[in-house]
Amino acid sequence: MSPKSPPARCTSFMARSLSRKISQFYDDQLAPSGLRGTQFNMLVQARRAKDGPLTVTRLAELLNTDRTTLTRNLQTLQAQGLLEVVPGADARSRCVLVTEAGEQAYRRGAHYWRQAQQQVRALCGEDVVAQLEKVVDHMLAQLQAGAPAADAVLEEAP
Amino acid sequence: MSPKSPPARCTSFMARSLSRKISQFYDDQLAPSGLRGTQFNMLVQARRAKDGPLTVTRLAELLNTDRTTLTRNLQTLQAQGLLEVVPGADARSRCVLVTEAGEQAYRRGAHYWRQAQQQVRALCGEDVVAQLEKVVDHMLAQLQAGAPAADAVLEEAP
DNA sequence: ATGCAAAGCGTGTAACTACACGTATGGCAT
DNA sequence: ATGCCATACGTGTAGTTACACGCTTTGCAT
Repeated sequence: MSPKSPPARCTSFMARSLSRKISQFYDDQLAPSGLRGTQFNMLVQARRAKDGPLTVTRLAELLNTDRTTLTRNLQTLQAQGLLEVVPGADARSRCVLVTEAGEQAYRRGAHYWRQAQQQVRALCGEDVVAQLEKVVDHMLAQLQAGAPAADAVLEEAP
Repeated sequence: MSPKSPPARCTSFMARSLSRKISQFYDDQLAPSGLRGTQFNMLVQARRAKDGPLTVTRLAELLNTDRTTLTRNLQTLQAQGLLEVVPGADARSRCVLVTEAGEQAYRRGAHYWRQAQQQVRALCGEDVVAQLEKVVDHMLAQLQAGAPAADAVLEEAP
C-alpha cells in the first residue's frame, strides 16, 4: 500500500496564481495601447467576423468563456466604440463586428502584445512556455470532456 | 535568418482559460460544502494563524494576491462567520483568525477538495499535473523577479 | 523633539467571471 | 395550424481581481 500520498498542492490555486501574474504582466505591457489583455484578446477573436458572421455564442466559445461573461465584457469595448453588436440573420442571434477604431486599437495593441510574448519567453524560457501550452491544451480537452461525463451520471435515467 | 517566427498563441490567454476551467471544476466539486475554491484556499492559508500572528499583508503574500483583493475576499468569509479580523500587536496591522465555524467549514471543504484533486489527476494524468506544477513554479519565480527588473530601469536615476 | 520615510491598511472605482433565471425566436412533429 | 423543445440571448446577483489614492502608525535620523 502507498504509505501516505503527499498532500499535493492545489491545482486550482496554481492555475489561478499563474493566470493572475501573467495577466498582470500582459496588462502592464499593453497599457500604452489603452487595452487590457482580455480586451485585446476579445478584439483578436472578434476580427474573425471578417470571415463570416460571428455570433455572441460563437465568440464566447472561441474565448473559452461563459456567454453571459462575454456579454458584459463586450460592453466595455462597445462603449469605447471598438466593437458593434448588430442583429444577426437569425432574429434571435446577434453578431459582433469590429469597427474601424477597433481595427486601429487592435493594430496598436498587437505591437505591445508581441513584446509581451517575447518578454515572457525571454524571462521564462521558450521551452517552458511550450510546455505550458501542451499542458493547457491537454487539460482543457480533458476537463471539457470530463465535466459533462460527471453530469451524465445523474441524467442516465430519465 | 529565421523565416518568420510563428504567431505563437497568447500565453496570457492560455493561462486564463485554464484557470477558469479548473476553477469551475473545483467550484463544482466544493459546492456541497458551501465554499468556493477561492474561499477554501483562503481558509487553508488562514489556518496558519495557529502558528503565530497572521497579518493581512502576510496572508495576501501566501495567496499570491494583491493585498486589497484579499481585504474584499475576507469580507465574504467574515460575513459567514468563518473568519475574524482583529487588531494586531502593531497598532497598524490587523490579524486574521479562523473561527470554530471556520474550522468546521475547512474540514467539510477538505473532503471535497481531496476529491477534486484526485479527479483532476485521474482526468488529466498525474504526470501532466506534475508538469503544470513545475511550469507554474518556474514562471511565477521568473515573473516575480522580472517585473521589478523592468521597473528598476526607470528608477535607476533618482 | 521633530520630522520624514516606510510600513500596514482600507476605499473608490472599474473590470472580469459565471450561475440562475427569464424571454423571444426557430424548427419540427403532429 | 398547433404545440413543444431547442436555440440564442440578456439581466440579476454575487464573487474575484487590482490600481490609484489616502489614512494612521512606526521607526529612525537629525
